[in-house]
Amino acid sequence: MIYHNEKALFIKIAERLCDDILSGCYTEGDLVPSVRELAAEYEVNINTALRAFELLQRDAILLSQRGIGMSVAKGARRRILSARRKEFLQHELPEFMRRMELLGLTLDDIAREWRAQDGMETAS
Amino acid sequence: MIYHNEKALFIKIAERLCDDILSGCYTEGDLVPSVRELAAEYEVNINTALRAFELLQRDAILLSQRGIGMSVAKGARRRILSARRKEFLQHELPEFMRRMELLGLTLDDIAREWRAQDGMETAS
DNA sequence: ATTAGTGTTATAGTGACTTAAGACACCGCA
DNA sequence: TGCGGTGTCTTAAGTCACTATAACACTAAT
Repeated sequence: MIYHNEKALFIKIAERLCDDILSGCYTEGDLVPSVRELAAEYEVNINTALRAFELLQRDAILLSQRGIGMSVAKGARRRILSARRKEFLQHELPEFMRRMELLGLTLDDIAREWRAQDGMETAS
Repeated sequence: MIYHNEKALFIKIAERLCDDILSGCYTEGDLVPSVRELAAEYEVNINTALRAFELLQRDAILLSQRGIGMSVAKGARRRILSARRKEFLQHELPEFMRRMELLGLTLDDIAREWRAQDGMETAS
């Protein structure tokens, strides 16, 4: 049943960068790691890292400055947050609930289970 | 931000069949639709439907009977449920919580939001 | 100017997935 | 026996994500 479900690598990298912007790791105007650094960090080809950047350029999350680097665009965080909220509420949440109900679970079960698991992890 | 995220077709079909077994659409011993019927239903090549079946054969969800069809194996439902529960708790739930927290949401927010949306849908 | 760091483009090759069309093996039934 | 329904296998082609190299264009610092 572990039919691995991987998205494309360059998409995962782009989402990871968005995560980092959301969580404040990079703020607007900051330079993100260079294509080559990113490729090394994720153990991936330069072209793959570049494609992640192209994606984020198209969505006006990153600005390309030749010879300098890629910087976080103005309003990037707000735009990511907005898009993520929409995606989350319209797709992820319904799919999550569907799978939950197929397993005969409720949100209360989940909350209980999560508190238990979370306690385990932080206790280690 | 809509970096389409598709899994392989044959995997989606296999998971869909598992959903149908979980929800009681097919019970143990039942014949599932033939390769060609399934291919037609999902508007997909026969080989793609066949690969979905191969996946489910390997996990002992379906039994192949040449000249007859594919039937749901004994214990298939229990096995699916068990694997799904494990996958859900170990991977989907943590990822869901991570994304939720990145958006500054809590499980209570989700529960509230879901009840509202659910009410909208069932009212239509 | 030189150098080292950026982003960018191009070409070629690999592997996974999908489609397409056809052929074969098996079962049940008339 | 023949027919039509099953599952299965083969071959060929095409797309896409990824890798591997290499080269080019620009900027900043020395």
